[in-house]
Amino acid sequence: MPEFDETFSAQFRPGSPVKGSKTGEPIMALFDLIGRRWSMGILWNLAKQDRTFRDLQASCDSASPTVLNTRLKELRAVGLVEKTANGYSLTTNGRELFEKLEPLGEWAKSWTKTL
Amino acid sequence: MPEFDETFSAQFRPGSPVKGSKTGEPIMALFDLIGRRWSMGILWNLAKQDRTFRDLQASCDSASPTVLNTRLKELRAVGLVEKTANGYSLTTNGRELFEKLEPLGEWAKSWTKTL
DNA sequence: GCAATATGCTACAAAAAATGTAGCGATGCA
DNA sequence: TGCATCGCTACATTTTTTGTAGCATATTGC
Repeated sequence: MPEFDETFSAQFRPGSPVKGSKTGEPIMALFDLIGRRWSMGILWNLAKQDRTFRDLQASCDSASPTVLNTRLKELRAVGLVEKTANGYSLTTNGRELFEKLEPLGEWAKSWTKTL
Repeated sequence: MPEFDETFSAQFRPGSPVKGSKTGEPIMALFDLIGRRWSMGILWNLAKQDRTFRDLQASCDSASPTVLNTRLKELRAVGLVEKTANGYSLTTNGRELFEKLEPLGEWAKSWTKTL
């Protein structure tokens, strides 16, 4: 498990109110985590296949290495992503979360047509 | 339909690459929209019941009125949320999206226990 | 071996987004 | 008519995200 440090977003630093939610509702805490730029994109792309840092960057609209690295640290800290010999991959937990996210893919397709 | 204006986040302003995704994948465009602070929280809370601006603010960890208003404009602009006589509510489309989001609630509960 | 290239990341400055707070106009109701 | 509440905007401050440069460590070609 990686160490927490000052590169984490404020709510994920040690001592922050449990996982960022003032109301204490788990769903709001989760939204706080994955509702950040690139978090869901990272999960989505890692689910399709393990990725190196570079691959991941390319598949995430060229997000800057700075955020990408921050997001990866956060996701690793909560046990959704892990670092492997040749890059990053989802943990069992991460894969579980992805399964809940997956239905959004189909929906998104029909949604963009309405715009 | 509300008018686009400079209070929108950069990718949602007129002329921006279709809905913010460089890769053009619908899912990334969706993530770009809902992966912003409070977007999912707003959808989640509106799904439970229609809300006034004030209620919504309270149910979203007291998000500042500034962002709340920006998010609501964005969500209205893409037809997920609508303004009613006494507040805000989800459109049919919004409700559809919520259904895809709903399974996250249960998952979040068990997830917080692992932290 | 050893330069050339690629990869994973950090530093740091600049831009953009979120926050907090004050306050204004409209509506409700006493 | 006076006072409270609501929905929202203005604006200054703080946090995040971005962009770019660059450095250390593999990896490749020769």
